[in-house]
Amino acid sequence: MLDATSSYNPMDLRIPVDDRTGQLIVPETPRRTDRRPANRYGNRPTMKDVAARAGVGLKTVSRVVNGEPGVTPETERRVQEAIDALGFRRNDSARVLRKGRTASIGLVLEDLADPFYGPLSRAVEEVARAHGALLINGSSAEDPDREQELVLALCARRVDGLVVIPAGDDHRYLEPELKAGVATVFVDRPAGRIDADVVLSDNFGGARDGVAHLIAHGHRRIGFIGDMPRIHTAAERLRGYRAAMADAGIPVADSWMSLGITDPGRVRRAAEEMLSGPEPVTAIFTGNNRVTVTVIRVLAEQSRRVALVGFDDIELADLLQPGVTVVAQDAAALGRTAAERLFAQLDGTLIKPERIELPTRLITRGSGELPPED
Amino acid sequence: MLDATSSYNPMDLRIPVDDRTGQLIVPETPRRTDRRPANRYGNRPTMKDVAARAGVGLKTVSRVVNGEPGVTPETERRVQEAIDALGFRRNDSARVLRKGRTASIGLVLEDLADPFYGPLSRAVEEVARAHGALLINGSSAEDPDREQELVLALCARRVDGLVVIPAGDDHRYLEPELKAGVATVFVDRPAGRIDADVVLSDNFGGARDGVAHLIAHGHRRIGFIGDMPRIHTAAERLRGYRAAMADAGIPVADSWMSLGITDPGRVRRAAEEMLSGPEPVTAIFTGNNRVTVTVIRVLAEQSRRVALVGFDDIELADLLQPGVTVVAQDAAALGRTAAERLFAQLDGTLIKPERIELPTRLITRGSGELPPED
DNA sequence: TAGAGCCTGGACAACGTTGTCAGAGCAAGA
DNA sequence: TCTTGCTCTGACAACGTTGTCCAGGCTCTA
Repeated sequence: MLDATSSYNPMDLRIPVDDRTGQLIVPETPRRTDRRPANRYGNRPTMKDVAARAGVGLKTVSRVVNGEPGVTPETERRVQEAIDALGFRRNDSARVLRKGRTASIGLVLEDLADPFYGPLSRAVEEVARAHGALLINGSSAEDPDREQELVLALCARRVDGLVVIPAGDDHRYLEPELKAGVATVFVDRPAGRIDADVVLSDNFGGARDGVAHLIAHGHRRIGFIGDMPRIHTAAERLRGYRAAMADAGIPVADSWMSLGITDPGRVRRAAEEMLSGPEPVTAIFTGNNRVTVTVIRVLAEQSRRVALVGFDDIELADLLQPGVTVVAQDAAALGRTAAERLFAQLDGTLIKPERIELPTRLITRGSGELPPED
Repeated sequence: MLDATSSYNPMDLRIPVDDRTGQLIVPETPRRTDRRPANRYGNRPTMKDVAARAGVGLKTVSRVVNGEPGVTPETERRVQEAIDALGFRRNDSARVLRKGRTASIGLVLEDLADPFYGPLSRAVEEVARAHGALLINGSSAEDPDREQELVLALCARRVDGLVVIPAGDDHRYLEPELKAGVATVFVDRPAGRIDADVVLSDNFGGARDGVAHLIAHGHRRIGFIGDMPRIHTAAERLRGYRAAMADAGIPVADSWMSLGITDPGRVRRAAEEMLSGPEPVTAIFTGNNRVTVTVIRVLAEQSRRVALVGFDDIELADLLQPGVTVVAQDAAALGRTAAERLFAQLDGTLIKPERIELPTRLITRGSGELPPED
């Protein structure tokens, strides 16, 4: 069974004896058709090796390893001894192949380095851990192709379930997977063109409340800087902005809105533009944490005070001067809810896909309560 | 391995139903020795199914799926058609079993939600991706037992390699794995009692330079608040603090140092203590990002100005009043270096374990340049 | 037209594990 | 003594894939 071409391998020094008859095994060579895959990293002992060493059958080892009943203490001891001596570790790949489930779930998000996704990912991990599953994750970098590539790679690994923060807007490629029973929950943004569970923050309501807060403090010329509207959250937050303005009867000038990728350069230019000109904005609502950080920098350079409310909380927001008022979403709750729903699907207690919306929370710290200043 | 707390038990699913007939399984089957693992989520097509549908042999499907040569375009078309029609996706578990490599690596860190580990994790992921591998990660929550449990679970999955930010200080449990060829790199802290690759920041030098910076600005009574000294980084930073003080000929009072878990409550008390009393410190050196954040809060409440240098950079540190001077380590570089070393091990180009130390960088922003104020 | 060589396709074993089932050993009861 | 029933153990097939090897058909050359 072990490749005779390998160099010194302690595990290979067993005397070639037929363990039933006790006879030496004759070099009959019954037509070797296969070669062990070259393994320059050394071979690991298998249950068969353990069984041989302990002088028991293969299945008995399996029983001991899995804590199944029906093994005498004495036999168990012998097997355990062999396991320890050989450093045996069960090969879960083979186990998975046999059992059909992998006890692992996949998480596809945008960027693990983004402070918003860290706690989300951790929350998913904790739930997975409570259910005995491991977490495989990958970053899509906001690229739909990469998202698909990742998701399909995870499916090829036969993860039991998927938590996806989608980058793309067409997820029909997941249809065979769903049909095959891969539990799937989308988070933060809904799936595109398929019917699937989704857990969201109340982006619309949060943004509307945040903007209404500014309006309540006397602002009328309020800017909005957000992400590309093809991203669901960005579109919803923009909708919230528009709704708040409409509710207050304030017509919105096009020059007050900036939508696009949220790299610092563009955001900075956008902020500076809406702060200059004949009718500059007196307040800005920012569409996500990265935008907020950039705008804080821009505002710090301005001579006059400009009010600010940001979507997403940011660390140290309370220590800035003024403190940054934000619409906070609970990233951990998003992750936890999604993961719990995933395992509910796997338990079979869930039938119909649902859309769950978590509330946001307005945290006032000063920047959103500044009065308009012309 | 891991314990399950709910009815979803990934490894123990069975429904006594014959999946071909849909009938409950009755113990009358004479010849059937095995039962297909119950799969209430429907069965996925296999290469065999694809082969049957395309009217070709099994291996031909394998060839098409893997882009191997030796298939006529016409045959390939037929196979591809069947694949699409059935929604076939290769089962990588089986592939792994056969090939011996999993194309996945494990990352065990302390807490994915910590802003320090996000970029590190992302960097590891990028390198893994470049090598065609997926990343499985888990958080140890600074618990040695949980670290071991995670590492062994990853080994059972037969990850090709491990990147570990150790929580414990005895890693002899990894010896069989190392011997079996699991590539392993430790990051941020060295392994305990085994010889393994490790990538570190220059914690000692960074802390020494940071404290020397405070000394250069006239401080003599300098406090140090750090993590438990059993954590290598904490011990090294403390050593750096002591070295800088010793170099300047300043004797260190015990009351200036506080070491222990870095929860906000303890840190706050520690800071307040060293700021009161007959001989209060005029400057504080903080041992990690979480400590720094808490201390910033405490200092904001003080009437006098206290200088501060923190280990680890923090977001928005430049926007606070004053800006926070920090000793920055490059988390992404740590992750990248470790991952690259891991794949070098897998390539077989690496023989001997090494210790790599990355430099830190002092970033002056104001808080570290405040003069002493009594 | 035969022979050599290439191209394509398929049969088969093997990877390491677990489910099934049957057999061995043994004690208690008829 | 012979069942009967129970406990413990091991042989065997199967999970879905890939490596090896062989067969058959084809082309090309002599």
